[in-house]
Amino acid sequence: MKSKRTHIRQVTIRDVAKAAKASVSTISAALNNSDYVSAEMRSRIELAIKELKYRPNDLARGLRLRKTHSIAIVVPDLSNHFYVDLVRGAKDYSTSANYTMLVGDSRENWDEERSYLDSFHRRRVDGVLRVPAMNTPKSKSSSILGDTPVVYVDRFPPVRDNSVGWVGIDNARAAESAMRYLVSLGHRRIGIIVGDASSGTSVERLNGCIAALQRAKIRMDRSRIQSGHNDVESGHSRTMQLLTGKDRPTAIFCTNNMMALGAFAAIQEIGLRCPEEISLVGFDDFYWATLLRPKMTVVSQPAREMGMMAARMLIDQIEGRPSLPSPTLLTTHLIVRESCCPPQKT
Amino acid sequence: MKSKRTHIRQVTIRDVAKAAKASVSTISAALNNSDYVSAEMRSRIELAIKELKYRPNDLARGLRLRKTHSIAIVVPDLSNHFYVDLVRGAKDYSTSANYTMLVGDSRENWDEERSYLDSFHRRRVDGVLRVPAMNTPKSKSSSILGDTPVVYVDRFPPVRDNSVGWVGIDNARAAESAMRYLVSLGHRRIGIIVGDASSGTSVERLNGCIAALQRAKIRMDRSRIQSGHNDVESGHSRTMQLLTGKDRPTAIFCTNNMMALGAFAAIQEIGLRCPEEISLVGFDDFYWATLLRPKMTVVSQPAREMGMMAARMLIDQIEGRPSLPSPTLLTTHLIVRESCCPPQKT
DNA sequence: TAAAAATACCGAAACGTTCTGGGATGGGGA
DNA sequence: TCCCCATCCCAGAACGTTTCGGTATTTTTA
Repeated sequence: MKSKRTHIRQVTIRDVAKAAKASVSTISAALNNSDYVSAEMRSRIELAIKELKYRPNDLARGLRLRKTHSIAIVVPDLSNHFYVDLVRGAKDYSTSANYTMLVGDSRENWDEERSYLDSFHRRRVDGVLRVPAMNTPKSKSSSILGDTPVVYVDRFPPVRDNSVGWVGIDNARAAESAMRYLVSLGHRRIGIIVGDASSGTSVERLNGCIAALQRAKIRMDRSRIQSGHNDVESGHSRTMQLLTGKDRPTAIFCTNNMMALGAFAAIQEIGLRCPEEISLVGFDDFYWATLLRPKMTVVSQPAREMGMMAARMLIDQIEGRPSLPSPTLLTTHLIVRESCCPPQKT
Repeated sequence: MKSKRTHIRQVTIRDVAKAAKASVSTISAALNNSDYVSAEMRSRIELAIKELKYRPNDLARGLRLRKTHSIAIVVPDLSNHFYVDLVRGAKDYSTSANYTMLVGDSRENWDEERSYLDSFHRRRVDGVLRVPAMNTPKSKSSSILGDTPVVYVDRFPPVRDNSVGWVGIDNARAAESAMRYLVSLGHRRIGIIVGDASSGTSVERLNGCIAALQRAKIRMDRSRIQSGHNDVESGHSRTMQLLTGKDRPTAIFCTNNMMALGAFAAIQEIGLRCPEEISLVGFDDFYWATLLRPKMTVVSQPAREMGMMAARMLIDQIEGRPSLPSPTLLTTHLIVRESCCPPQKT
């Protein structure tokens, strides 16, 4: 007498078939409401489904279909409000296109990102949206996903040809606009805190800054250009360096919101009055930017739209439709609030 | 001559078997590094895997195993830093326990939450962590997940028996501590902005407030108790009401960080000096609470630990181990900063 | 009125894994 | 010498879907 291990059998399409006195294939046809199935049969099936509390198994479905109707997105920092907006945009677009979306938060760490990508690939998502972590090695990243379609958002793809999807902003232009604004206020000694040089985004933003300075015929001082890691901590320390050195700048521009926050904290700590003694412009808007005193002026990116566009590009690509051109660049806006004013006379 | 539709065949375990001159079952054994498989065979297999870039298909695996080694979490608001910390805690615990974790962001909306739960269930996650949206109907929520194990975090489970897992804080005590602090400073007219009454959490926090008042023998004024929706907007409007009425309170306590932010904004807008003219204490710490002027004093919850504990409870339950008692309540701390002081003499 | 076409359904073979119940080989103990 | 056991491997049946081809049955067409 073998004690047969009693599994808690889940209810399957076969049970529904039995209950509705129909064949498995008919149930399937009814579920994917296509094919011929009579109204009467359909209602019998619906009844059975309700009675048995049947829920289709997407594992089996995906296996058979070789398609999961889902995409994934991995972002570097969910505590950065910019990325949660981006994620929400992507999610909204994909549900509107009948895809579900999985999200990964790499915390700016390549190992975490890799493990997300791997897990997504094993789950056979149909495509992935990716804003790569800062310390992603240039080469390796490609192989891990097999030939799953990828589109990059916000940050650059590892290789810069235009066959690989990318949606972002014109970084140089955005940075330039911020710098032009500071220059127009009369600033000449401007500190710049830029993200890691390994990121194309940061490089472009820096280039924009430099271009603006050159155009204004302002001598560029290398010591006023600091590079951080896109987090609060490094924004803080770099600002400290800038402000405690001699010949201190009259304005600071941070190319990312986390670093701007760090800069803000450092300024308060040192006890400098902002904007009178030091002007500050940040990057990326966030909903509580207006709670700070002074309210921070920032160059803002359309995070939500970026997410939507990227999802759209990806899904079009998955379904073999012609899609947006790559790169698609969205426009940024300088939002002037209270953290800048003309430099004090000395 | 039929043109056979040429699928882009993914590389499967069978291909590996062929390449390594072994049987499918041996490959499987090697992959799940168990059973007997000789060192030589193992290396042949590893070689083949690398050459073919084989990645196992988790759909097939999960289907066969009837187990996906994954859990899901759905939180009501990822733009609330509290929840991203909680998510990160849960994620860290589950990867340490060899589970992957999917995350859903319901935006405080039951329909979104339901659709997440459904999608997770169809994906056959092994369990779900849930902090239900505010407008979740009391009854319905249970059926949707079938008999997938669930543990609740932060907010109450719909039915309050102790058989269903829950990890949170002692809400009454936490609220009471904040109120006691305000009372000890000398405040007697204290405005309270509490979350939606449909949430057990909010009710408990309110009860804590009331208890504190009674204990201090302060007459409770119903008009000073406002209820919002745990978002910035409602915190703002409720504060406006409180501060523009007559007999304005000398202190305000918000039972959630979003509403505290709204209150903060309202105070600034009205032009009241904080803390001199109005003291404010919020709930949940956030990393930029110290960037506000004045720095906000809050009662802080151990978000990350809550996530870890909850994940642990869930996974223990999934694997049939005895687990933490339910509810498990973690301890909160009042973090005194600068947004409170004794009430001004009038 | 016979043939053709439309309608409603069904059987069985995949999809890519894991796992059970073996089979073959070889060495050692009685 | 025979048998047993350890070691290494394999065939084939699931897991829960979809879909291709086919079979009745009814309706339309000529």
